[in-house]
Amino acid sequence: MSKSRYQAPKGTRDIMVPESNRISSVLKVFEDTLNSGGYGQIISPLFEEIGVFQRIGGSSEVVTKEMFDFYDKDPKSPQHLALRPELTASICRAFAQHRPVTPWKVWYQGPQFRYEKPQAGRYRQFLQVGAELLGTPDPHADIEIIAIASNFFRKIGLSGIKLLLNSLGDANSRKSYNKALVEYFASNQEDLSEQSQETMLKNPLRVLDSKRQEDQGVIEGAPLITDFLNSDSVNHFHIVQDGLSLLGIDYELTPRLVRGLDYYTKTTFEFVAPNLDSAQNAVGGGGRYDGLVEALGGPPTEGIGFAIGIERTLMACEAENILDSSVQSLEVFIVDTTGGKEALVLSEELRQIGIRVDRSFDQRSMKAQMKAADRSGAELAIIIGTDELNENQVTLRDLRGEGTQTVLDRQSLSKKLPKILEETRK
RNA sequence: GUGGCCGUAGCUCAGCCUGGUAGAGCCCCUGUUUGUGGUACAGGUGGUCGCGGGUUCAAAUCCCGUCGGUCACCCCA
Repeated sequence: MSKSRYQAPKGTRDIMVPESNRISSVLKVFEDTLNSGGYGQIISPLFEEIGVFQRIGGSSEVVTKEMFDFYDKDPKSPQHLALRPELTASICRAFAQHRPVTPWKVWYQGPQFRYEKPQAGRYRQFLQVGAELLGTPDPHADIEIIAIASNFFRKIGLSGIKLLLNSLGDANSRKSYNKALVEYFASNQEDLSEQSQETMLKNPLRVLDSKRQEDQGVIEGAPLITDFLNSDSVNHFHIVQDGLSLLGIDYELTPRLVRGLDYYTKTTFEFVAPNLDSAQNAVGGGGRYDGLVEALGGPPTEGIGFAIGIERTLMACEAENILDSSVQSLEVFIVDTTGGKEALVLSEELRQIGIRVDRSFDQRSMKAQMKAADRSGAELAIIIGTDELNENQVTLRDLRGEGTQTVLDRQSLSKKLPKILEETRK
């Protein structure tokens, strides 16, 4: 395509009609699910001081390379800002700033930005929904968060989503595990890929995440976090597992599940869509981040939450063939061959009483208008030609069935139309 | 950031290997139908072949660059 000089920036796109409808309906389901759990919506800024995001971890590429950042125009002390690459950090910043009463339960929805090379299910601007529960160490919070996320998937009709579960332990458990991992990887360094050797220095946990063939042998023999959890962490993890079983939520223990952001502690989880054959089959994920609020200058506060990628969720829906395009279709299409004034007045009259109606412009021929009426998906065509205009009448034509026509008094149309529409649906 | 493939009408694509100044289907518009859609038939609109440069008498076709898309790695939702 050549003629248009401008196009949507790399990794962004215009989401149009069938898909935009699907997105709104998915968002609606999410909103309902979260409201039913006592979570309130938070709408935070699309950008923050860059430091807010840098707190989430220096070994994460999301923070080191993938941020869209810029300076504002203040000539004296321009602020270094960044488009949000994720929302948990913003939420924790908001918590630290406002100190709400705990437990603080919020949900959010909106675009995030990551400067990455686009790929299937990966965009530079993408939509996430999520929820955070701040201010309690109670493992029941972990369970609730996971349950709510799986509720969401169930409600939109996805049945193949798998829940992967792990515990990274608290800071202490993690420290000793880290040590063991470093030792192990160091002694097997020559069998690791070059990349992984680098990763090892920055964040040994992340090496477990490598998909490189050459790393797999080493990874398989690596020590497991499970063996390094202290009693508090083990306890916490057991309660979470018991609770999930109690609620009938299936999960798969994945001791090597490591999430991308550095701030996670204890419970971590990921929702994957196995029937997505793309490399991006993680549709959502989350975990506990007990030190994050404090790192952002707030009081020591526990937190747990999840985020779900909408684009990937929709891809999963497509793979499961449950794409729902339940858009409210038009009820009436007005065909006016007398110049368009009637269509103008009548469409306004009907819209005011809540009927979904469209019309043609440009004074097109009756045939063309009928064609447009047909394609509009409307149930009824209201035809106004010179005959009707003179007689003060309108002709109703059924567009779904045989095309039966009835003539009606123009004056009584608004009153009778709702009932007539009801009849035609039978 | 690294690598593979791709970029021709609004959409899906053929043509490119073996250079000779553009094609199909769908969509859209008009007509067959002197007020009436959904089927059928006939006709029509629409493209500086992503952009820039090079080779050549001649480039959609070959070469280089660039932008965009896509897939994998990396990373992540």
